[in-house]
Amino acid sequence: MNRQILVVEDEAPIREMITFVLEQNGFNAIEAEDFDQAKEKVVEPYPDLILLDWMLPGGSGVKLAKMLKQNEYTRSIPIIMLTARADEEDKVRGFDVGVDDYVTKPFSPKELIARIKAVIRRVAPTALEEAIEFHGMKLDPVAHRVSINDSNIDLGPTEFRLLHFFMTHPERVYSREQLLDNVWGTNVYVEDRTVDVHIRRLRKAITGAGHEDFIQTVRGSGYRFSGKIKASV
Amino acid sequence: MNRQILVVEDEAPIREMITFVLEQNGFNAIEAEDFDQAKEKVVEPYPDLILLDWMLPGGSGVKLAKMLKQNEYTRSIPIIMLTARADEEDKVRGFDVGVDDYVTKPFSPKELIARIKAVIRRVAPTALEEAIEFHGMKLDPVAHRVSINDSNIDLGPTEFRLLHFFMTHPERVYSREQLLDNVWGTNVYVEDRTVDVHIRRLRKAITGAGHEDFIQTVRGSGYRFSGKIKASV
DNA sequence: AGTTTTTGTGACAATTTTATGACATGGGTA
DNA sequence: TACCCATGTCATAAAATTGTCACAAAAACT
Repeated sequence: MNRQILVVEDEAPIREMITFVLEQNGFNAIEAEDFDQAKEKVVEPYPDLILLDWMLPGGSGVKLAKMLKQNEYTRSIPIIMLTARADEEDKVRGFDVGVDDYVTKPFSPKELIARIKAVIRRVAPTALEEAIEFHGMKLDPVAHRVSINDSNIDLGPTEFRLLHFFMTHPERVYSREQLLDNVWGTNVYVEDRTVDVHIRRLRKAITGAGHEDFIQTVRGSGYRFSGKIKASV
Repeated sequence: MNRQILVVEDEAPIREMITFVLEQNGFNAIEAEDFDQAKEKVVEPYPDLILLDWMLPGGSGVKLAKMLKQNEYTRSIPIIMLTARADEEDKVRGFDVGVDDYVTKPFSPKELIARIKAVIRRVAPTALEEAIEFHGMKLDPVAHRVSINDSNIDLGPTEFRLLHFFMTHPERVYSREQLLDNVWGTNVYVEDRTVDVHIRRLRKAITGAGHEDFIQTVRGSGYRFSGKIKASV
């Protein structure tokens, strides 16, 4: 299972060098040399990681990063930003956008590979495009459809994203704030309690379809999505 | 809840600058200027993050990093390595040791803070929270769940925190005051005896699930969490 | 044995946290 | 424009948690 890595870099020699190094190391490189090309390449099946040059003609890398990180489907693709040494400031701005790491040019091949591996290891990817099944409940991100035992249930966009997030992150408690960050997106000003309401709507849709409620309330902490738990008596 | 950050750096001006920046940004800095001092500072309560200079007198930073990363108790503390620009190779070696990130000198305060925050956000939540198992009782901080022989027992928030504290600090007696400090938080005005009540609730939940009581009363001193005790003869 | 000190327990009321129904808003569409 | 739907927010109901107390039980001490 080779990792697909999209290399967005306008300087051809550097781009080719990177591609070479990647393929030497068992990665699968896709190339793009500007904003528009990159946009075209970020489609299904999505790359597993993006190496993104900070300075791109016709639109900065940051702009692209921001765009990707705001899109529901591309948000979880890790991005490593390639920066020129000079401008420290840009690095920081890169972080604000949600970039996962950056590498300063010039960099050694070893360093690049080390960083890529580190990021991939860290981000723990779940392939976005694949249907997820969990205890008879199936969520198909492509068809944007949820079914329980082959009968469809319909959800609003937000409920869908919420369920999607939960299904890709089961067995783990998330606070309301974390859910807002992950499902609604960062820097969105919404009340904590709004999460409760959406949880309720989601629960209603699921249990209404005759399915067991897989969302557990963890008092004082948040909510958790998981399968049956043996209750203690 | 301020984060404790240990700054290990031999050059005083740099160290002080870092400390200043950290405290400006709401972090709590602890300083060390060499290997030995650093070793002394990495004790309970452990720092939340370590800024470690690559070049230290009397033992390199890498040596210290390696040591910390091999120790069971300090392994999960994120480390950011401070490196001199020149040697790219060292950076990579830093990664091999398990260092979580590095910053190349000279760096801007903004960048430093951004990296610290990124690392804490990234590393701390998962690394700090590995499941703890003790004689068939398992506590998973991530799932926020306690199970005994695979059947879940549910605890209130306070009982959960109390058990968590005990399981991370077994075989040691804690006075009621100490427990209040550690579980309830400092400067909280609560009666000593309240601890007794929570101990009882916790015991009830555990023994109620058919599990042996691992909390021992140490008369006149407090409570201790530990495995079976050999009866005295 | 009697007394004092310390801890265990059940009950309870106050407080905190969550569930739920209703409603207003705003975007999109016929 | 009128209508529909999704969404965020509130008010209120419901539920769970928590700190204390009073008293029982146990241990320590005279």
